[in-house]
Amino acid sequence: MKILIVDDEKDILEFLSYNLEKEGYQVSTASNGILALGIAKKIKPDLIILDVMMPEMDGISTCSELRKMPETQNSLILFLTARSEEYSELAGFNAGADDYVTKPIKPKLLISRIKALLKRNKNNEGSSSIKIEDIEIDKEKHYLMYKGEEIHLARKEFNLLYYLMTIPGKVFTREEIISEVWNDAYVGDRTIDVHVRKIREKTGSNYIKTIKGVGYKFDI
Amino acid sequence: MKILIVDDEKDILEFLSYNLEKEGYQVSTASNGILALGIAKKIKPDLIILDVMMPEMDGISTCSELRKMPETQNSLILFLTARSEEYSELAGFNAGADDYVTKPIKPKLLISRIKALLKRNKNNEGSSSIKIEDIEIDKEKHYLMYKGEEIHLARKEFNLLYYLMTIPGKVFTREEIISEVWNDAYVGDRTIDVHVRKIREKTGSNYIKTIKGVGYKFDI
DNA sequence: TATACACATTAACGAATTGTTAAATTTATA
DNA sequence: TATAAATTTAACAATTCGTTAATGTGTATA
Repeated sequence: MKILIVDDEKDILEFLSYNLEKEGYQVSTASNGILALGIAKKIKPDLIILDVMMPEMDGISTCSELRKMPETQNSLILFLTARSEEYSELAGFNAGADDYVTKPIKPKLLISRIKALLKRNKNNEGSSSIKIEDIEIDKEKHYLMYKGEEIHLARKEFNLLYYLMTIPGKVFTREEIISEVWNDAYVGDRTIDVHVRKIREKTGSNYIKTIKGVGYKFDI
Repeated sequence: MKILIVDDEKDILEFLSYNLEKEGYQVSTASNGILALGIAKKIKPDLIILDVMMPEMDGISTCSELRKMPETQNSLILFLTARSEEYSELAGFNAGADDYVTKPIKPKLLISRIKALLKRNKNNEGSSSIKIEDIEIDKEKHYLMYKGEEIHLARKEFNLLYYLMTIPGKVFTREEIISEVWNDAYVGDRTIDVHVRKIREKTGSNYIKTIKGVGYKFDI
């Protein structure tokens, strides 16, 4: 796990580096926002720790810039704020922060936060493409490849299949499926069945399994 | 989603209730820690918002107690702390808090935190898999592996076996089984027998032991 | 050993759930 | 706007599940 720390105070950089390296993270540092952008572009850190108050380019601007770069679009960003900087919390979240920790920094607390963040992210991470054996699906491209040939699915069908494939093997209840694929709209249960049927028909596969009374799951 | 708010200041209870109910949460309140324990036991809230500073029983003690009760073992706990109470962060996390928010409370920020918490929890909740020797059961996947082959159990059968396996060796009374697997519906005792039989038949195993006059247990 | 008693087994039936089809409605697109 | 495509609904068929009741079996105890 690569972490980039950005702070204008050398003491803090060293202090954090020491503590995080001790935990086994691969740490890089930058002393201002501009530098940080360049370094982040190169090393693609999993987590970026940003001090809010910095000369030249503050943490929030840096964060906004980082969110624009494809290399760090999905990196985690954690802010360090002084207790007095009340404004920064909301501004930070708006700029795309994932969490923040207030100074003075307590290493134990910081590390527990970092672990929680990285763990949380592990589940959500991933480009939009999922490939399992002979089936590959890419959400961004709205692209489905099955046994070497491309298959077109309508939007709902596609979203449904994609959702099931996000956690292969897990049984999703109808409730879960409706809340995710249909955004809580009121649709009947048959609607799901019909879409499942169409997916099975179009792909000629039976990867979507029915668990009666429970829901559906994607499974090879 | 049920939220329990615990604070000794009535103003805060009302303020938070108003804002959270507006978001569609089902809100309960308690004005001290002792009351909170009782209420939490009953309503099993998904999230408990605890003020750190309270008379009689402070938030941290309350949190510790909540973590001991099975009903709230897995509830999310969010602390409200005054900015000056620096000590409370770490103590809170140690007592089993999931997050904290500092006063003065900004509703927008609080709600974004709550949403993040609840969402995060949804994903991480319950490693639902139990593996004992040659038998493995995964609730989330509705998946049962026995001696290297997958066996399909119907919903009730599956839930029953899973329930027994949650505490291997423990004898569950018929009463306990009915209240857990059948959600207190009125079913006769024979119903359980029949399901046990079907499980034994389908798995070809005898891991479910009968304890005459007491109940059933899962045991190798 | 006799006899309760608790549990096991089986089969049958009703209930619940899902699959399928077609038609109606909505949405996207030329 | 006309047309096709996608989505949803409704009706009914097919399937699976859950429960009960009847009967059988084993076991502890008088």
